[in-house]
Amino acid sequence: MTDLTMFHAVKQDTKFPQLEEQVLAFWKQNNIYQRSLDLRKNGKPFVFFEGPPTANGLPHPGHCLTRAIKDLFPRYRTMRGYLCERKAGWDTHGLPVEVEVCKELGIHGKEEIESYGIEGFVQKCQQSVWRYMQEWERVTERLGFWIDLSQAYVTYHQSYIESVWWSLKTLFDKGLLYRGHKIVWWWAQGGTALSSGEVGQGYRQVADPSVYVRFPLEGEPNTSLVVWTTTPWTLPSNQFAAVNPELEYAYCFDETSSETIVIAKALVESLSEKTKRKLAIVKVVVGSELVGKFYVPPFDCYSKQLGHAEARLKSGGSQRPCWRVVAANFVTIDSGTGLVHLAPAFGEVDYEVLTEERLRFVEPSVPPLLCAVGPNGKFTADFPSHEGVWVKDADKTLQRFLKDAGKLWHQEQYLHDYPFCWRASEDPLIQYPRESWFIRTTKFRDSMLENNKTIGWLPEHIGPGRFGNFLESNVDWALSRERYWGTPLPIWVCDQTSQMEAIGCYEELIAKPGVQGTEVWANAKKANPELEDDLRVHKPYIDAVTYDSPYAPGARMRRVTEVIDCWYDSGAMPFAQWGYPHKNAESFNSQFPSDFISEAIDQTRGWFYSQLAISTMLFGASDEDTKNGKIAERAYPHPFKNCIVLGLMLAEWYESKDGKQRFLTEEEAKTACGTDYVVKTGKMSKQLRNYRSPQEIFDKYGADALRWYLFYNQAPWNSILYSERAIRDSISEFILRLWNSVSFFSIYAEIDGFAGPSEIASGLDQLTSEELSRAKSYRPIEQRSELDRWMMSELAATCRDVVERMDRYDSYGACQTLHAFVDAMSNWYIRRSRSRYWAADKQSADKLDAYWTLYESFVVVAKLIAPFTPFLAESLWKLLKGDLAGVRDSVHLCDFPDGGAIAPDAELNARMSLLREIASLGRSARMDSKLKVRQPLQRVEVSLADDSQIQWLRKHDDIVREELNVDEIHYASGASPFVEYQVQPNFRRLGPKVGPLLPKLKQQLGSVSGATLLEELTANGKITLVLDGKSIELDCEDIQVRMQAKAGWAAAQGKLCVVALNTELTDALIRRGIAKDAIRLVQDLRKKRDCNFTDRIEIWILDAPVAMREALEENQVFICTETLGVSIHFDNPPSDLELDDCELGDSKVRIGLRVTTASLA
RNA sequence: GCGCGCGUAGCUCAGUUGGUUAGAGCGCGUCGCUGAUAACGACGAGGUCCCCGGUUCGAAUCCAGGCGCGCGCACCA
Repeated sequence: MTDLTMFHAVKQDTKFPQLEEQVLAFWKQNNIYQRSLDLRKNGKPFVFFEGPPTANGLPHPGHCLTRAIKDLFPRYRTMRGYLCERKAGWDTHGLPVEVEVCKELGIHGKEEIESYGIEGFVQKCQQSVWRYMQEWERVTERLGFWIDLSQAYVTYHQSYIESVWWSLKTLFDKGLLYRGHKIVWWWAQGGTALSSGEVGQGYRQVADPSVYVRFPLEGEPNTSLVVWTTTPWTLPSNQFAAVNPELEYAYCFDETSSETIVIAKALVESLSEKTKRKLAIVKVVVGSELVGKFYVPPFDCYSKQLGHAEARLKSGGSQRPCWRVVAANFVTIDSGTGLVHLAPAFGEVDYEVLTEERLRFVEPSVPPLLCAVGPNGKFTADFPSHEGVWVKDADKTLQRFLKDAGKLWHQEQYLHDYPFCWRASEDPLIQYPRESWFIRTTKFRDSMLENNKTIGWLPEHIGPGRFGNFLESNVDWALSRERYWGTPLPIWVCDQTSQMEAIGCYEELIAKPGVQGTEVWANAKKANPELEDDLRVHKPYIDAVTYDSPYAPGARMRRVTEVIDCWYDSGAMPFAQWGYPHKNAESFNSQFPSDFISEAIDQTRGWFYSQLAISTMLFGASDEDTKNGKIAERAYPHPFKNCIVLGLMLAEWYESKDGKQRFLTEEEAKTACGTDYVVKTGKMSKQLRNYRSPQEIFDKYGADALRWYLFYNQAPWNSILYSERAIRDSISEFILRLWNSVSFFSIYAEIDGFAGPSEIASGLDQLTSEELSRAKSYRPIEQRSELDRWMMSELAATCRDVVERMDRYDSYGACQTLHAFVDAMSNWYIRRSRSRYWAADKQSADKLDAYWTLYESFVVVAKLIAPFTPFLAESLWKLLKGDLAGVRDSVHLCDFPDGGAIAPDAELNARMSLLREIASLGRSARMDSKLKVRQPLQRVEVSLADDSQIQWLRKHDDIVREELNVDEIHYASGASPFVEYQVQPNFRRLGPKVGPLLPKLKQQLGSVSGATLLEELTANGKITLVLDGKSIELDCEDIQVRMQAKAGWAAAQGKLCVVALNTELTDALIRRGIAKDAIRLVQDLRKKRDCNFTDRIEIWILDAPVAMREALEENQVFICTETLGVSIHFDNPPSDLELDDCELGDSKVRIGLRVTTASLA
């Protein structure tokens, strides 16, 4: 062995966050990420897509989970030899950005934006996008998420937008983009539609008027339909009344008002009660009989204009188009009257009814859409009495108006949930018809389903379940947004003929004949050279660009005003990140589709859908094409093959009982409230601020602690609690346990000057077995002790298992395996090997084996954990490689160990686990008899279920003897005085054979002595039983033997064996027990006195009774060997010797020690 | 209302094609061990496997119904 000191004892007070900062600096300085890619330049690609986060808010703990998983698999695959490029990306468009800017400018709504100026506003948006960028980059980096931030794709960049344009042009040219009406949730004050997600956020319980209105039937005097509504302001725009054709309706005589009303029969009683009116049923009809009747609308604003004018029907003849009873299946008797007022302008289902009605008429826009409300939410001139009044303010006067006109049958208050604007919480939303652009995704429904079937979803149920169901109910994608900051819809319209063209890129646009308007951008740029060139394809600059219409001489082509849904941006990412097809076709082709993506479950209808839909439309085949036998351009699945769908992250916090104070840690809660606090868990919320920022976690516990917590504690698709305590625990459960093992190794390697790897002169690279085996002191595994062989075998099994699991994206299972291995290494291998490391002969083969085995295990573990806890792995690697020449700088540049070099020895692993069980049972038996392990015992008896392992176990007596502190160990199978046997049927085997007889069989087996049955079985190889007159033969496979420790013995039973102790204590045993106790006291004192590990000492033990003193003298050599003592004195301590009072056995003694240079006698 | 998921120890979660003694970690309690010590080991207490039916020789597991929670969709006229 060389004299070089290769290893230095690891400091005891390791601060992991600090260590991680060092690792980060190391990675940066040495360009490790880039080098990890360069190394795999010729590797098979493993394609990863980054779902672009919006950098328009602070990253929260939930993002850490996503980013940790996104990091894990690319790191793993890279180490497995794949080339995994990781291009970052940012989602930069959309309403949230506009809202931020509005806040900053202190403005509200579209009118104010327009008066501020679209140009300045859009510029502000572009600048604002990067507001939180640094924070995002910092968290990304600190978490150890390796991704190329410098080459990030950005959705507002010109090249990105041009890719999106290309895709939209492609869809347009295929006739898949169209203009249509849609009833949307409309924020009138802001002048914009809200997405369903935004609407969902704003629901609030409010009391609205609930009115029951008479619709007098034409030709039936004094008879009215009674309809119910909670939005009186929609009544002026009423067009139909709907009934369920299947339901029964009753004509009732209302005694109170002496009139006949029509309502659902099932509701007569409850309405009578509610309104305190006497209702007598006159006749009953089914809904379909009411269909086709005409009524007088509640307000005459439109009936005055349209009167009784009739329109031509397709079926011949003509009919008045409005104020007619129609059939609709959605009508129920859950609330109201069973008759529904329809105002198609203000309800999606109402609008559908209009669309259906229109099919009956010759003219396509008959019946017309009646809408007395403007986009600003105020009544228009169509309803002169309320022109300019905000609809919600009109509710009261409208009710009075109805009452005065005798139309109001009943009124009350109604409590229900109603959506308000999520950012202007006083503004109620209204449903409102808007013209929108749609993509005909419904033509690809089946193709999307086909594509989906081939995707590897984790968990699996997402595919056919949530995602599949969502695809089943596909509706055309409402693409356009009447906003400012977004990808402009690239459609130009002829101002005379309304003919349209889609444009695929900027160059194509400016090459058009007679282009004008490009100077608007040029001038802006001249005025402010700082402007990013990407802005030229944005509003308002792009809107200014017009060209000659090919459709009419002298006409101009002008862009439509809309921008597009930013979900389309992100869904276009697979090709748009490269600017494809305008450039980088190669990159696109090699990076499509992706092997792996991961986001949280909320992306089901978001990014997962937008990607799949766009990809299927562009690179797949439509349903019709598929039916005609045309195959998709690219084989499914695309654009992603595997997707881990993460659960949502929940917050845990503490609240005072009155809910007024919130705390993030229990200590804070205790300090402030004593015991008057409660633990809460729930969604993370910015408003509640109920979570700790990731940065605080990094600073306190480190990124690895967080990462390990996220990976190890549950399958990633379960929702996970962001619990600070649990994150902290992951340090001691895994990180510290491993680190302590390394620390142990380093302490003794330093003391002994173990420097095995430095014996290898050259050719070191990744410290593989093959490389290490070239060291002189490295013995082949086969020549080492069983314990070493076991460790290496477990290691190989661990490698294989981890690889197998990670290859199928089972990170959770892989972590369980890693954890179990570290536990086995720390709690069995090292524990059982400790004495080997402090053996005196530094050159003994056994000692060197022990070092080598541990060293190699650490090397492999460092590689195994590298994708999971990259910082810890790197620190470990650094320690293991020391100054060895040629070894790779970083563990992340190594190959992932697949266990191929060493074959796991399943039998050995099973045997060792039996041995561990015996030791564990022995300790349990000791516990029961209150015999502490320090007290030596004479003998243990081990009874085994079968005798096949006895030979092997006998060879390892030393391990068990030492673990259990006994002198002898005796193995047996079969009859023994402290074990009884229970024979049970092997249910799995016999179930199918004997079926219903099984309970009786069990009973019969139980009633006979187990030992007798076993003897019979051993003698004949079978036993025969008679059950219900049937004779049944059982062989040894058909039964299972269970051993039970007999009462009265110091014994413990496990699945495979029973361990019994001989509890008799002889004087000699007691004396050795005293010596063991003394050893421990001396060791404690060594530590207390800060002795070095190698210090020799003189020991004084005073006041020991005679018998004890004899016991100590008798075991003097033993005590000295264990404690590095040179001598033990029982009197005459030096006058300055510090003495500690201790309890030894039943006596009080004083113990002192002194470091000496004398050597052992 | 519909769909998907979940419901197992005080907490966080495992639990294989159904197999008869349901596990782990944390926490709690007791004891032990101590040249890894801001560790470690053992043992214990703690379970209506959400409820109710059914299938089966046998159900935490399969089926039907219900309850609760989460997410999504629709509706809220």
